[in-house]
Amino acid sequence: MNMELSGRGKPSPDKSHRVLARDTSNHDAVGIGLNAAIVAVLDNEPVALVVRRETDSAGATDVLPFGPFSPREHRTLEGGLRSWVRDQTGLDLGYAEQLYTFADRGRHAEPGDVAPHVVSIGYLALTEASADHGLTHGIWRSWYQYFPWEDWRRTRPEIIANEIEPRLKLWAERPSPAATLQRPIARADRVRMCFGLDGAAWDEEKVLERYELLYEAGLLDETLRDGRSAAQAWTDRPKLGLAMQSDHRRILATAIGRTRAKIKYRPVVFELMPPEFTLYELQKTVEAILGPHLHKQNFRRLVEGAGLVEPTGEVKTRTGGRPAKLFRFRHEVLLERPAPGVRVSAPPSRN
Amino acid sequence: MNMELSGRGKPSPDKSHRVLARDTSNHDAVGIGLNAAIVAVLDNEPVALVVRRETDSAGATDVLPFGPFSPREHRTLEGGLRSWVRDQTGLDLGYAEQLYTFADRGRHAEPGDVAPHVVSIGYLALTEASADHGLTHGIWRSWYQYFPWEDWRRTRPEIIANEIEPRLKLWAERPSPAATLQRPIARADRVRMCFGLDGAAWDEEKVLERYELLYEAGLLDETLRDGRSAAQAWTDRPKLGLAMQSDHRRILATAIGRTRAKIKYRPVVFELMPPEFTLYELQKTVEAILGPHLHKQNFRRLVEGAGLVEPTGEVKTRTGGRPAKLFRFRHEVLLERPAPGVRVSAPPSRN
DNA sequence: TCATGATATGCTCGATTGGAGCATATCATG
DNA sequence: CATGATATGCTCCAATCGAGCATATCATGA
Repeated sequence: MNMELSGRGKPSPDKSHRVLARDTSNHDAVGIGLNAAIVAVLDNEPVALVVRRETDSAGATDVLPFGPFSPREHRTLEGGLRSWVRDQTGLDLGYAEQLYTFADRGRHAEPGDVAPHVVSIGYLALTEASADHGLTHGIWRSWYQYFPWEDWRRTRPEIIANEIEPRLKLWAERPSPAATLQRPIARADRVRMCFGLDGAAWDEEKVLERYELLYEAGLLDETLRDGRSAAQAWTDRPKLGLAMQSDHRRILATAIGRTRAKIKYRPVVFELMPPEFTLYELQKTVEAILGPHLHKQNFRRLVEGAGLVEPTGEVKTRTGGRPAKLFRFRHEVLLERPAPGVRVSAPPSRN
Repeated sequence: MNMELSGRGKPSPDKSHRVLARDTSNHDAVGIGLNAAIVAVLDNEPVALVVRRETDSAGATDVLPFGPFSPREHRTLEGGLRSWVRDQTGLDLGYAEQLYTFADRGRHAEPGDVAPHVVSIGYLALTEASADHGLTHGIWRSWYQYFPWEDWRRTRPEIIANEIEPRLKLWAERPSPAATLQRPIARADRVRMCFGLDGAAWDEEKVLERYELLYEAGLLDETLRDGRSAAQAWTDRPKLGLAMQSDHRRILATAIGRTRAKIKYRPVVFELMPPEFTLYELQKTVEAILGPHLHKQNFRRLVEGAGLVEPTGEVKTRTGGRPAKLFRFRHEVLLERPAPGVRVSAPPSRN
């Protein structure tokens, strides 16, 4: 079969010649930052590993472990990341995956912006917080201190109804500056979909979308810090979670969203668990990540039925009730099913 | 709740002090390459847009449209990508998403490797091939010329049984050099899972894993070109698809895998379709991407039931049979369901 | 003109899955 | 020894999904 179909319409050999002659190997020098969102679950609380760091203005913010990629020292990007994390926290990373590469600090750049000469590559790492993997420095801090609106474990977080919803509705009514054409979905619809308003369902995976919407609306400390006009429009801007240095909160948002999505179709929960655990502990860990409570019996049926775990034969006593069987991850599933994971269904919307 | 739990075990303030003092803002200069895997479906054939380019050795290979990211000219990474694509092909990109950032040419770097000073950011773009979006330069070439082993539309591609399977089995039995500890899954199991051998199911999404396995086994032209030892071990290395310049074939593999995965949970097929289409055409497009044939009636029920499309009221005649109703994409689904897509189930394995 | 083939479209049936609840077993605690 | 908490097994029902049958409608060519 010959599929050499050239482009149709207006052939312009001049243009294409010029193009081929143009040198595409002349690279601008750009710095690359490697950033690690290290996630764990500690006492049923989802946490990230952060480092306190002084700011210019005599305060302190949280940063993710990070450092520049140096091709002379690091053979691979991930190797460089692991090296920085080891240096800054003592932790030896286990599971790690690349998340995204950000070059535009404020995602929706304003006219006149220049791209920074530093590009951030974000990574997600999962680890067991209660195990000592060499950790000497750093703080495990709850996700929800940075993203209080994501905490649906008990009920719908009040900050949405009290602070976020009214302001986003105001923002949606303001005319958007020129960007209307590029952005096919209207502001009001984005707000509705992101935060599950007016009957729309809450999608726990849209963590990044929500963060970026709040950023764009000028409601985050980072918006103000970046000197964007949207932030100055508010006279009563509330405190929506802890800010982080540079674009680290955005990277963490990406990490949370990815973790929530991936836990459903890949057996990554077990990276957060000790080698042996009870099904109840497993469920609590999943719930710490995903939010709402799951149906216990169905969860057990699901997990056992999928062959994700196998009993060790031992039991864990002092559990406050009947001793629970201990299980371990069945590594063999990786060789059996194409996409094993805790396939929990969409949680009942509790708006 | 106070989640300030510091790391346990061996606290070593000296070390952490040294760390905080170390300057993390001192970036090495690295070049960033932007690469576009532009995907379309032309006459039921999945294609990618490539440009022919002379090589040093008086030959020619295919390259994806690409160019360096220049923070002075480009406000965003995606903006830079669009600009390069427009320059090199005339095409005005529609849908585009970031795929992955590669810094290690051969993924599984060998001892003594140094990372290149150019990092590639791969993008996936979807477009309608039959529409003229300004395309003046470039060639639409079938995916399967680069990845013949991915073409399961008719039957299991013979190249697997004839060329790939026997050699990978040989390779799996060779002792792997030192890397055994880092790589928990044995070679034989990787081969089995990637290519669906010995009863394992074929997973059409594992395009990148298969490419990297073949690369690692030294079976691709790229392996030889990169001067890796694995390639020299073969005396009868077969020709497994067309090679591409630099790491472009790897980026294309990533793009194919992502397209196949994403089409199932996001309405991205419609980026490949004209504004109006028949359900049969839609099905053929999905099948071009995913491979095996779908059950027609169920496909229609699925697509219509999910509210993905709406009839235009018109019919398309000259279809060789009863005229087909024309449909269009219902953009409103994006505002209704959290993750709409052509939720086709796992195709029957036809090993 | 009319038979043929190809596609479009509607419907049904049965197996599987998934959500939800009931009931019971087993143990720590007071 | 009663109580409370957890573990565990089982059932029921609704929704979904794979698969097939049957029929409608048109282009094409004998």
